[in-house]
Amino acid sequence: MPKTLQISQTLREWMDAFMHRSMRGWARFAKSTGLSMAQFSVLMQLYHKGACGMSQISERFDVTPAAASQLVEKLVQAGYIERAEDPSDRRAKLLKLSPAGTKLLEEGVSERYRWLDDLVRSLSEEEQVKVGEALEILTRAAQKMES
Amino acid sequence: MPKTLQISQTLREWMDAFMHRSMRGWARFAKSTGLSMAQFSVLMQLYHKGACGMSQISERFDVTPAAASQLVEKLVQAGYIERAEDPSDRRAKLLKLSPAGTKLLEEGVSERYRWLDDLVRSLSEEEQVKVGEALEILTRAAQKMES
DNA sequence: ATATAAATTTAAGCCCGCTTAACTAACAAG
DNA sequence: CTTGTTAGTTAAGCGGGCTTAAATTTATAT
Repeated sequence: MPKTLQISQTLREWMDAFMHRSMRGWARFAKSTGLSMAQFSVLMQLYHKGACGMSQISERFDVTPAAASQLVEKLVQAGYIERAEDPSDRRAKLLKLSPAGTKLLEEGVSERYRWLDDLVRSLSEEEQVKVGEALEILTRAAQKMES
Repeated sequence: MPKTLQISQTLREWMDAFMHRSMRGWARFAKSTGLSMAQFSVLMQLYHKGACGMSQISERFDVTPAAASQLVEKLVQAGYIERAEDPSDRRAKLLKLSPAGTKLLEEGVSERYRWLDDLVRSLSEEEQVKVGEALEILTRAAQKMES
């Protein structure tokens, strides 16, 4: 069998295992905070892509503006999001994570990825170098595929 | 800065990027089939872990038996799951994917991972070898961490 | 100025998944 | 055989997220 196929297969398995672990952890964390997956996703979006307007939420999650508004409302009530008027266009809102929101996510992310850190730390010096190289290759290739 | 930390960071970023892409694809596919995420997850469970009883569904998803029963009922109605009596214990049911269910998931999985295959195929011979090695290292380390 | 478009919000209603509680059927043990 | 336990189902009700439709406010263009 061709080597390419075998690597593809191994990569799939690795990613699958990672997905399962990560998803379970993610769901458990969201549940422990009393947030729904949808609410959590909005916070994550804000965390990774920074402040934005209501319309951006609506577009990114492929829901109506009404749905986005209601979703955000609850997170504002809960104190995780600050909703301010956009000075450059007073129709629009500026949504950003509150300090409490940021704190929440950082705890969640670190919890979710702790095992990855442990994994890397369990590798020998030499293994770490190899893994680092491979990641660089994959990341570069992925970037190239975007265009 | 220590190399270990930097690799850890790169690995996180790679996994994050993968998660986002995969999740979006997964959600889109589930939506296109008219299934909810929860329903899709049950099918995936059956696909990866094979046939099981109602109680196993209930345990794995951490919901009441009632919820599991209702969830499965819809999938039986939709023709994706076959629900039979367990011959060894007539109280219990044996849940397994129907041919239609298997077909559905295999299409979904292949769609979800096509870009990964493309990614691997875009690498040079030498790069593929390096990536293959690294994956082997990671997989072995992950297995060791399970115990 | 006035008409149109855009960014939200609110309200009403639907579907979904979850829970509790009550029920049926089958096994297990005295 | 009776009692208790286990597997699953059904019904009622709750809350969440989504949609459509209508309203509000602000920007834009003629």
